[in-house]
Amino acid sequence: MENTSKIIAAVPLFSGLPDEQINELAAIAKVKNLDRGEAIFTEGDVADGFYVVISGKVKIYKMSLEGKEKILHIFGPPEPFGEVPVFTGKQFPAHAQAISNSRLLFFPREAFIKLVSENPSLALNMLAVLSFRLRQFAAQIEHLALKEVPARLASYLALLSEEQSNRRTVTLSISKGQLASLLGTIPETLSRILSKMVQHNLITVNGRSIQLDDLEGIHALSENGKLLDS
Amino acid sequence: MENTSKIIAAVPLFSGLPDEQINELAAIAKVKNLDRGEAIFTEGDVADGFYVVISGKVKIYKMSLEGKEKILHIFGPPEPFGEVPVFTGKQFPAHAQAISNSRLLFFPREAFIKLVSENPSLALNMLAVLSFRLRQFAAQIEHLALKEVPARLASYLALLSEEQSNRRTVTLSISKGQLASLLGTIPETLSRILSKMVQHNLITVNGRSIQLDDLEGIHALSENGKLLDS
DNA sequence: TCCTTACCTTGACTTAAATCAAAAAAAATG
DNA sequence: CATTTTTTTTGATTTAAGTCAAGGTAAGGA
Repeated sequence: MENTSKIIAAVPLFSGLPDEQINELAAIAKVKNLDRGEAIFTEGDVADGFYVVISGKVKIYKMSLEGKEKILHIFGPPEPFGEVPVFTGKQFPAHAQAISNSRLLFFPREAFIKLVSENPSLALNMLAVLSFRLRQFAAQIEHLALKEVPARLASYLALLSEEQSNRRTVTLSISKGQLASLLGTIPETLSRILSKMVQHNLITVNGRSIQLDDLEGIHALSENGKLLDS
Repeated sequence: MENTSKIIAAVPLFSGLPDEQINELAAIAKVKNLDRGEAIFTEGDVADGFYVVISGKVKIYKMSLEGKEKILHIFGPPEPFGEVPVFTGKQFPAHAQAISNSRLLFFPREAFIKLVSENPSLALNMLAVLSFRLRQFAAQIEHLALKEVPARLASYLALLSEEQSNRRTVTLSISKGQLASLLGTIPETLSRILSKMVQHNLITVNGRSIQLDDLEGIHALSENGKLLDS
């Protein structure tokens, strides 16, 4: 319990809350351990609560009619997911699966709503988190709709570099096939674009590790999105 | 003031709130009247509050580098918009413009946040609204990423029919050019797909009014998205 | 280490949709 | 009602990216 409180206090979603509320949250939270590949919930399941990633990685995805998987999001610590249907009181709109061995916190719906309705500051935190998420989604739409695949890939690499403390060499936490799905394309196309980027001396690829040789060029590509043949 | 209270009470965002809070909201709200084409805010503006549409229509859009406008959303009464940056405390992430003469309510940020932090039920309402919005966005991404233009158009028509109380003839509230942008395509393509749908006896088009002759077929198209040439 | 399985790459081809250009239709303006 | 202006349609062409098919590479298990 003591342990759980410490973990919860470190989650941005709950940052700035008084100890008392952290403890109340800890009291209702349940720890879940998952193996790589294990399903967390399935599209259509009634949402009985939401999750926070403590360690590992989780993917949120949809299946198309042809059976192809389209990844909407990948969450790592300390991000929450599945919060949306908790407030609309509906089913989960997509599937969630652990893509590496993971440890999650689960917050049951009823108990959590009770806490929120008694704690305006928790409610405001939740509002900020949802708002932020909304913004991310809008950015994603913008990318899918306004930009072509090379630009999306370039943005993703730039984002990864930021996340991994501006290193010049970033490491993919997912397979290239999964990355293709996340970028709204297919492995073949991703592969071709990566090799074009190598030809243009923008990057050097080595398995899952990608060296960003020309950050400036990568940023330019993420904006104007043109990558000529050679 | 009395007037404003009544309007506010009818907005779903504020439904179920006690009279007292409705009056407090009315006290901080400002009415704004806009002409067709007038700008409401611009991408990058500091978000000093959010809006609720009382009458008319508002479009939320982004500009691409080539100067093409990409519509993200169209809001009519009684929908709120611009709430997101109010909670993240940032700038507006897109442009907003009235597409017909409109009347809006404006809620200033500081005063509204104060109200929310004092009223858990208002906070829960906001959470539900944001969650719902998030869900819509996710659905939009799903459409843009997973389906082709004919399927997106078919879904849109089916949605319109629902919104307009399941009439067999729906009326577009925006020009076809704007609809194309909303669907993530261009006028030429939209025009071609519309005529294909006519050829397939799915619809009959008459300016902005579209008769849905084969609802079943339209639903099928929105799912599997194939529309053969003839 | 070998072998099986999953992942990644390359090539030839197809296709949906964008672009360019121009005409036709509809709507707004004087 | 004539005439601009905007919106919509049609046609020819290009292009980005998907599909199909086949190798290649890397990785995990026996």
